[in-house]
Amino acid sequence: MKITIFEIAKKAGVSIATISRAMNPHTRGMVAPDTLKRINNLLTKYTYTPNLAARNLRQASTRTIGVVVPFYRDIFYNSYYMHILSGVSNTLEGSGYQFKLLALDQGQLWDHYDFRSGEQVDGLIVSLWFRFFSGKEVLEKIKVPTVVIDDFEKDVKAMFIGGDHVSGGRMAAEHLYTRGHRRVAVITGPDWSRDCRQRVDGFRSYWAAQGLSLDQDQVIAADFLHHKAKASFDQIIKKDPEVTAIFCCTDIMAGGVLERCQELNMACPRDISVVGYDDDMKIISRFPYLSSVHVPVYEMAQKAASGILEHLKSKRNKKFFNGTEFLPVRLVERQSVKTTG
Amino acid sequence: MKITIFEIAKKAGVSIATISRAMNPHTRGMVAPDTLKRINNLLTKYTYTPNLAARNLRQASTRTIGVVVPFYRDIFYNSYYMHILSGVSNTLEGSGYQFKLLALDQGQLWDHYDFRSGEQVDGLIVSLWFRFFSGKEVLEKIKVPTVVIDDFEKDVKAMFIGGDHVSGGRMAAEHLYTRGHRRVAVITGPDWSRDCRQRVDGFRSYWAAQGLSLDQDQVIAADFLHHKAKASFDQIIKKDPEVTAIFCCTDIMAGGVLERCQELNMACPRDISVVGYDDDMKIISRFPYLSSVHVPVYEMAQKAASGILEHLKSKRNKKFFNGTEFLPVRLVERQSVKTTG
DNA sequence: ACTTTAAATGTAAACCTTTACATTCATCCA
DNA sequence: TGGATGAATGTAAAGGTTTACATTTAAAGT
Repeated sequence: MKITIFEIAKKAGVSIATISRAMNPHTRGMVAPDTLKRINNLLTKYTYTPNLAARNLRQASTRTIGVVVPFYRDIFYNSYYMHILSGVSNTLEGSGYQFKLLALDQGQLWDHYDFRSGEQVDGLIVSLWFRFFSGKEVLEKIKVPTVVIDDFEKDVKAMFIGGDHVSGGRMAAEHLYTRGHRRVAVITGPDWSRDCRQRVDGFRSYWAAQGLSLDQDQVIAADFLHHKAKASFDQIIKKDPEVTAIFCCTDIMAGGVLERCQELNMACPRDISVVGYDDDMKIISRFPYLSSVHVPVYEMAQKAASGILEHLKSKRNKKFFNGTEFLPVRLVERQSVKTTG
Repeated sequence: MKITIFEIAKKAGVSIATISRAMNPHTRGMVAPDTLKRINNLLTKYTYTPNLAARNLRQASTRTIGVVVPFYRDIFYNSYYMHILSGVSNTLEGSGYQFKLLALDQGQLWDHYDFRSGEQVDGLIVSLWFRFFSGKEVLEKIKVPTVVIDDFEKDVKAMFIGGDHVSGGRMAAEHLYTRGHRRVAVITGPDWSRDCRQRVDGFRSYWAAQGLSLDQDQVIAADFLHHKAKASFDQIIKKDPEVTAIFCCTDIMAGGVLERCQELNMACPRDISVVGYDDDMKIISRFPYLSSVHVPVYEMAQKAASGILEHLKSKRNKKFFNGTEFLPVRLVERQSVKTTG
């Protein structure tokens, strides 16, 4: 039988209202100093815990922020989500808010989250979701303040946070250009990936600014897949054996290229230079020399969490933030690019 | 203004009790088929979500299982916890239970969890905790069914799950012995690590069974640290340049050894054979050839979650499970051990 | 001394469900 | 026909907080 506020009140010789006031920071000032001390002693003595369900019910708030990620078996092994969780968790630490991970199958967001079992949260951080979903349709149904990471949608009440991938692509291009590379190829992701399109666009714009062209046949789509990247590499050197550098739009694909290099007894950067994207620790730990464009996922998650927090603490009296924010990326130079020609 | 059960009841022309019965699987049978259909239509039409706080309050249950892990900034980057989260998450999927991650500073377990903010859960999975804590003291205060992973305590009402590390150590020894290795060294963790003691014990017992001895100066403690393992390797080959194999009690430390090998222009397994422990993907991805003893952390977490689930569903009418369970480990053979002699 | 003001505490409603118990109504059996 | 049975639904209490509003008490101002 769990001890309730009534027992404490009885023992302290006061009413439950006073106990409640003594427990909550914003009302603590109302209670007389010695009463407060007496109550605090009892609270620790009986290790009393206010019933969260009752509190939540009364306050119509769960003090919980949901983090929605697409569900797949190995979700927790993906470093992208590690950064997200880590950033959210650290930002929420000490704020009085918890986070709850909602790893949902595609199609379940609405059914599962809001209807079927009715998990409830005060705010939502959604990441990499629209690949599976009409973002607009889903977001319009969500009633709590929402931050979307790495996806975008127009005319919807939510905050959007992403990386500045156009600049990222440009950085990769600049890095290769200033080291003398002129014959290059790009391995990109699937067509639907906005991020990859931006990366390639950035690369191309820099290239164009130098008076060079990046033709369509120098850009190969490898669907984010390791093995397709390996095949793409074969394709690239077959078409142009003189190619000196490859820009890969994700480190996963860069990893495929590097592995294939080893198989072909080629060395990076001796025989071919490579720039990756994401600064993915899983790949970097295997190829510690890979230069890559770092995406501040951790900071994005921090920003998402603090944005929601701020909004919730502002008593909801202003309408929820709109707009999008692009955080700067940066190139981490290691040793996979050789200075040439 | 969120829609409540009253609105639905009004629209359906029935009482709230009937709505509630229609919503809950175990009472659904009581309501007449056409009433049920009418109600269901309204539920979907208004995307009604029962208020979880009210439900939890009434049922005195949160349908949430807490996963307690020691907090540190990079908690989410540790593959050990990835396996835990993944195993728990997958087991709970579809059970109606959620999990909540409680990453707590050492010292906070009781203060934070049960007193200060009063998170509440129906059950608890605690992992790698006793390093910081008197397990007994903490467990006695916890009132919900608890499973402890990778730690043990006598005479406490909880279930304990771990890996069979004595066998693991034995496997490592057998692997080296049957490939001809006789001059070996062991790099172990700090003294307080029960797991490491067991691993060494297992190794030693196999070695003894072959009539060989493993003296104290062949076993070096490197505190789980990469750089200490590197130093230990120097120490080992200085003392006995003829050593042919090293058993490292964690892959982290094996990683240190392998890195030091590279620095010294030695090759594994050409010049030295290494067996690791944990099958830690972070290390394996960097040294894909490392043979290592795999610990079924994922399965341990599954077992923990399903144990609690089972107990909770059994209506709490039997006392909570006691006892400990050791899951079998297995050696994953790769290419870091050479056949010799 | 009497009124005002402020500080401290108390009272009771509200938050939204679930469920034990009560009620209604139709059916069936003697 | 009358009473028992069972199915479907309703009524109302309970669960543990927070908080608007009411009350008490003491201090201050006139």
